[in-house]
Amino acid sequence: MPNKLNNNGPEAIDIRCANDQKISCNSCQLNSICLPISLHVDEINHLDEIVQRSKPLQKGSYLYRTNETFRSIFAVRSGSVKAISVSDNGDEQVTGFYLPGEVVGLDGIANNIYTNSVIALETASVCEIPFHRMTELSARLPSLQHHFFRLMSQEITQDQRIITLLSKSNADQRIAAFLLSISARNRRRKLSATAFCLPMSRTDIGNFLGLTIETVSRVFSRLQKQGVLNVNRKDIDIVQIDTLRRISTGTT
Amino acid sequence: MPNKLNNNGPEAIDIRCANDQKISCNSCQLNSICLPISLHVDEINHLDEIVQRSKPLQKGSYLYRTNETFRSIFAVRSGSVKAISVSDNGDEQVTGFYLPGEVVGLDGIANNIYTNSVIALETASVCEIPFHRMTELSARLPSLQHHFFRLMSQEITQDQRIITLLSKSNADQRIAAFLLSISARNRRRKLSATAFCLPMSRTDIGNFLGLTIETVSRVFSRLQKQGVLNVNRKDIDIVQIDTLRRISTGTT
DNA sequence: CGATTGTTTGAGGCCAGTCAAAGTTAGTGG
DNA sequence: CCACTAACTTTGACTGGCCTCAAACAATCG
Repeated sequence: MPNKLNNNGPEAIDIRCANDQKISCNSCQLNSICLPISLHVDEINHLDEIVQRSKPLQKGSYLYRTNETFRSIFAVRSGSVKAISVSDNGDEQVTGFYLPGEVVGLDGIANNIYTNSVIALETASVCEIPFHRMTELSARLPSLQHHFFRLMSQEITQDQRIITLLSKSNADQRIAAFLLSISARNRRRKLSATAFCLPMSRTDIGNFLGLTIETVSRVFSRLQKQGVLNVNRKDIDIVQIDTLRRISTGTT
Repeated sequence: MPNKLNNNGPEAIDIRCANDQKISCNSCQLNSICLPISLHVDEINHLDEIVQRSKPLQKGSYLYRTNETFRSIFAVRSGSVKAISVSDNGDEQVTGFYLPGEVVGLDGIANNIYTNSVIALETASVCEIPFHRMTELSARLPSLQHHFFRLMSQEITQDQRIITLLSKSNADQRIAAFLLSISARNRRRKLSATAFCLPMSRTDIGNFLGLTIETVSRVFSRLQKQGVLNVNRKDIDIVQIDTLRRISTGTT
């Protein structure tokens, strides 16, 4: 039952694909992002057999929760999700946003339980990849094994970029870098790199970037006043992307 | 040629082992940290054959540098190292400290070049594990493959803990959490969890925690005045570890 | 329509950064 | 052995950027 979704363009196609059992990794528009270029067609077919496509997640619903037993990793197929980790004293930290083609759940491997919870920011669909079947297949397909090592390494380098951001950058630089990250990931998905709709709230952005929502809002207003951005609620239009780059690197 | 090293206890033993070609992963005191418990003795022997043990790194020397071609991951055998990442605008971020039994180099897998540089904080020795040989072996030894997935997942969850720390905690909490982290890792190595010598400078600590050296120094002084710590240059003696835990969680 | 949630804007305070200087340690060479 | 230097650490006074508190505004939904 295809339900109405608040998405724009390619997302709609993805949702239809997710509900179509005949769809495969081979025909997926996202496979250049999600899968290694080095996998051959027949290797992808093997992978395809173990991938499970489930019905869309509604906004706000959990893909998995902290401390649940780890069984699968998930590739976002449409929509978007956030990962949050809850610390001892109870407050939440958004550790990442995941857009179509990106993979979540890698945190669960370490101790066989997920350390994060993952929540849909909007209606989203995912491809579920049972971990034990993936590892079995990896032993037979060296390029698949290598791909998953690379995926995990990418998550590490990405997290370390965020560490640097939080450790060294002021509010303007964090927001600029954040917008540029979304922009670049949209470009990779053949979407506009300058005009897009943020799927997450100001609260999520602030939480992720270690800022209060007031500060996030103030920086957006300031950048708009400076003519760098046009902001209308969640719609972002990057007017001067080079200026944004200079801001993000602190090059005044 | 065994050279004089400024280390205390177990380190000295490790160094001698590193120079002794007869030493193996099976006899290594650190294998409970470095290797998976699930590996059988004969499996460890296979791994042992591909591990290369090189002569100690001198303090301040590089294990590898940013943008060098990725070939190997490394297990710290004695001493300690720091990983730093250099951002576009040139300044450095310490992304982690690695103590004996811990593994560095996982950042290099993603793009076949190291994104970080790794530098010895003191005289240190490492076990080099050529990545392509490790992956070959992993395809034949499922528990080894699983172990490396776990290692990488641990690095991810560790980095995400640091993200939370930088995003949510004040200076006191950061220092407390940092000391507790070192303490726990010492305990795992059967060393004192309350009395130890920090291998890194105040500058490194501040860089890692997103604080200035002045703030680091002030927090140390304050904690000492409060009777929580005894600090003498790099020697730390945790007097009230429960108080330190309460500080780290923000439980006033 | 009211209620709720999310966003924007303003005023004031505080924590950590900046600047500055003194104290301490380690290393070097005479 | 000591004088000297360089590097590191500590402490103080001051500043500023972001947080806190508060209130108005906007959007969404039943």
